[in-house]
Amino acid sequence: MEVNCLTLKDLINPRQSRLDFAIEDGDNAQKENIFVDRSRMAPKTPIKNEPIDLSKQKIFTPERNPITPVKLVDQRQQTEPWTPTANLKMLISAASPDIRDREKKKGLFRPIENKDDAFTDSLQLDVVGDGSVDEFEKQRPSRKQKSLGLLCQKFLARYPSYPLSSEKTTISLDEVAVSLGVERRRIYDIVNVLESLHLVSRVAKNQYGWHGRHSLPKTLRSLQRLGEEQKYEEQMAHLQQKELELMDYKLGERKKDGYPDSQDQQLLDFSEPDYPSSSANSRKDKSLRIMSQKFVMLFLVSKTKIITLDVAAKILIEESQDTPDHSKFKTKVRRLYDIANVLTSLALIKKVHVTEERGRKPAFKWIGPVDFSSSGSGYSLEIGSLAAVYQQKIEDGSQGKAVATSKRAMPPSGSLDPPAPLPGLSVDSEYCAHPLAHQVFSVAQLDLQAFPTQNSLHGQVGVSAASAASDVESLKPALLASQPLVYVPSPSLLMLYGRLQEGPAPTSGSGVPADRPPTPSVQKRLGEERKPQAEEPAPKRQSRDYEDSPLALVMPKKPSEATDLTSAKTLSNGRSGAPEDIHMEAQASAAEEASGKATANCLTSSEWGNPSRDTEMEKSSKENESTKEPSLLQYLYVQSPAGLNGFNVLLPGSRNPQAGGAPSGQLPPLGIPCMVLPSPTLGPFPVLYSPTVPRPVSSAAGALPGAGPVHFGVPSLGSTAHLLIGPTNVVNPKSSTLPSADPQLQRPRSLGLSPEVPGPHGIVQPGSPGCTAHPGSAVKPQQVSRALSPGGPSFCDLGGPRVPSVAVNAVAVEQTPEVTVARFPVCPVKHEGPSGGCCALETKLLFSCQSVP
DNA sequence: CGCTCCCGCCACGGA
DNA sequence: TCCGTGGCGGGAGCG
Repeated sequence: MEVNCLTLKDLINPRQSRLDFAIEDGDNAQKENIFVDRSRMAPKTPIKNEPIDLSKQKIFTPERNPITPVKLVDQRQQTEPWTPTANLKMLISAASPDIRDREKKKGLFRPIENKDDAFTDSLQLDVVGDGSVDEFEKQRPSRKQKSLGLLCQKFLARYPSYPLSSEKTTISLDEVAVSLGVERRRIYDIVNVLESLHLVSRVAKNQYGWHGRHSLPKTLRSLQRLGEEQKYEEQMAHLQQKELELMDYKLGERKKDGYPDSQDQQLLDFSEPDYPSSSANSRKDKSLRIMSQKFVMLFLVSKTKIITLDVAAKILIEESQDTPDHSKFKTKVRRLYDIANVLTSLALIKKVHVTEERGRKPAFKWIGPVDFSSSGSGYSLEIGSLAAVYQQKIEDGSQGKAVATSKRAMPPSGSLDPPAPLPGLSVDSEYCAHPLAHQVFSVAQLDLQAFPTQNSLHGQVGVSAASAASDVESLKPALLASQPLVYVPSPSLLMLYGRLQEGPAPTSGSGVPADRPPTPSVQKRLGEERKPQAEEPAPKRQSRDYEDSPLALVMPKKPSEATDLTSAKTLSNGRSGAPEDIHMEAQASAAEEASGKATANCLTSSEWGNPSRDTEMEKSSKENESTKEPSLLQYLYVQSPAGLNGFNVLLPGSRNPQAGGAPSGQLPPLGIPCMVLPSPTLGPFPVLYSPTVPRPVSSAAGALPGAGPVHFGVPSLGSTAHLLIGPTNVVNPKSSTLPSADPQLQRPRSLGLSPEVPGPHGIVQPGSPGCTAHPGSAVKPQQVSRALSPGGPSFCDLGGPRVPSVAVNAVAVEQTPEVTVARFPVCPVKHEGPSGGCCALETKLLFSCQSVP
C-alpha cells in the first residue's frame, strides 16, 4: 500500500505541509515482518509429518552445539509440519525437560518455528489470516517468518497485555525460546526492548517477570520528559534541516554535550517499581535497552512523531560518544531495526517512508499513546495503536491489495488538525482481507481513566485529536464517529465496539454515505468487516493513514471494485461512514491472557488465512455491490477467563440486514448482537449498551433522526441513560453470531469463529460448544442488570456521576456454565461525524450508540 | 541494487 | 571455567 511519503520539511514543520506528506507505510518494510507470505510459501504441501520429531532432527543435527546450531535447511523444510496438530506435538515435546537440549539442535528450532507460525497464526492475534494458509501451505519458513517482529508478536501473544495485578507471570527465556522455536539470542533482543519500556523486568537468571502494559504510560511519560531534557527535539531538527547528510554526526553533538548518557541509563531503571532487578542494573547497560529508550524518546519529543532511521542513528551515535564512523552508523541502524521491529509489534510505531529529495528514507512513526501525560488517555490510545499495528501487518500481509492508499495526506501528527479525518479514512476495503486483523489485543481495563481523548476521537468531535489521538492511530475519527462504540473496561470484557450502520439509517452528518444500502448485502460485508475488526481492537486510530491504520477493519472494500483507492475514497469520503465503519475497539483484560494464546483467537481463526482471503475477496466483490455498508458491526470482545481457554470472543453483531429499518424485533440492525462472556465475567461486567437512548445528546446533527446516541460516561453528553434491559431474547449464539443472513460471514472469517479449527489453543467458535450457550439458560435481564450495575466497574463507576446509567435495549443472555452469551440489540444508528454520536467514555466506558429509528 | 535484518560468532563478566 | 548476556557485523533475503 501505500506508501506515504513525507518530506523532510514536513517532518520539520509538521504543520505546514501536512497535507503534503506522504508517508508511506512501511508497507514494504513491514511486509517483511508480516507474517506470511503466502506467495512465498510454496505451496508445498507440507509435509507434515511428524515433523516434530525432534528426535530425528536431532539426529540430523550435527551437533549439539547449543549455541549456534547448525541449521539444516533441508530438514526444516521437511519437517515443517504445518498442521496444527503437528505443531502441538512439537510444543509438547518441546515442553519436556529436555527442551533445552533439543533446543540446541537446530533442527528443533526450525520445526518449531514452523509450528509456531502455524500456531500463532491460528491462534494468536497476530496471526491473522495468514495462518490458515500458512498452515497448509507453508513450507519453509521464509525469512520473514523468522523476523524479529513476528517473533515478538508471538512472544507478546503469550502474555496478557494487562495482566491482573494479582498474577505474576514469569518468563523463562529458555522455555520461550523453545516454544517459539528460536534461539535464545533472539529472545534477548525482544526482552531487552521490552525491558526498556518496563513491560518486563529481569527477575533472575534466565527469568523475566512480565508486567504488561500497565505502566507503559508512566514509562512513556518518563521517557518523554527525559527526551525533552535532552533536547532531542532540537537535535532532530538540526539534523533534519541539514538535510541529513548521513554522516553528520556532528550536529547532534550539541545536545550531546549537555547530557551525558548516564542520564539516559538511569532512565532505564527509573520507574521500575517492583522488580528488583538485582544485578541487572549494574552492568553496562545494555545498549539495546538504552537505545530503545532513546529511540522512543525521540518519538515522544517529536512533533511529527516520525523519525527517520538515519536521524535516530545519528543522534544515538552522538550520544554514545563514539566517533562517528560509517560503520558505526550502519551498526546503529541495524540495531534500530531490531528495536523498531519490537516496537512495531507493540504497536507503538509503524514504519513509514519519508521522501525527500534524495529519495525515500525509512522512518518510523509513533502510533502509540501520545498523551499519556495526562493520565489515562494514553491508555486508549494505546489500544488504538495496537490495532493499528496489527492492521498494518495485515495489510502487509495482504499485500498490497490493500489499499493503496494512502495517498491521502493526512497529517501526521495529530495535533494539528482536527479536520479531517474523515475523508481520508476512506480506506480500503481491502482491508478486510487482511488476516491480520485478527489479532485482537486485549487490553486491560485498568486504568482507563480518562479518555477524553478517546472521546474525541470517537466522536471525532471534539477534541482535537490532537494529542494522541491525532496520530494516526488515533483514529479514524470518521469511522469512529460513525459507529457506535462501546468501550467497556470491565475486567472481563474487553471490548466492544462496533458500528452500526444500517443502511437506512446512516446518517451522517457529514455526509455520509448514503450510499450504502442497507441491504442485506451488508451483512456480507459485515462478515468481512468483522474479521478485520475483530482483529483490530483498536481500531480507532488511523484515520489517516489508512494503510497503516489499524483500522483496517473498516474498509471493506474490495479491490476490484473499489479498487482503486480513488474510488474507494470517494465513496468513503462521502462519508466516512460507510464502509469503513467498522471498528472496534477492544480491550481485553488481562486475564485472558494467559491465554495469550487464546487471546486472539477467535478472531484469528484460521480463516483468515489465505484462504480466507480468497473468500474474502470474493465476498468483497460481492459486497461491493451491495455496499460498503458498514454494517454494523459490532463486536464485543470478551476475554475469557482462564477456564475457557482463553476464549475470547467477539461476535459480530449484525444480524439483519434490515436491521436498520425496522427493527423488527429488537434487534436493530446493529447492535451488537452477541457477546459471549464468560460467566464469571458478568459480574463485573460493566456495561452494556443501549441503543435506545433517546436522544442524542451530543450527537450531532448527523445523528439520525430517530436515533439518539447514547453516551456513557461522557460528561458532556450528559444524558443519562437508564439501564434497561430489554426483554431478553435469547439467542442462540450461533444464530446470533452467525447470522443466517450471512452465510458468508460464517464461513471464513467471521470473526474468527470459523468453524475450522481453532487452533490448538482452542478458540472457541460460536458454534462450538463452548460458546454456545444453552438456550435455556438465558439470563434474565435482571440478572444482567445486576451484574452490570453493581459489580466492579459498575456503571456507576464508569459513568460516575456523569453517567449513571446506561440504557440497554435488550439483552439476551445465555449462559452455560462457562459462558454467557448476551445479546444486545443495538440500534443502528449512526453517528456521524464528530459530533456524532459517539460518546466517549469516560473513564471506563464509552459507548456510543445510536438508537434506533 | 539497496534496504532489511537474520544469524550466530564471540567477548564480557558474574557465579 | 562455565554460562548467561548481548554487542556486533557479515551477508543473505527480498522488493
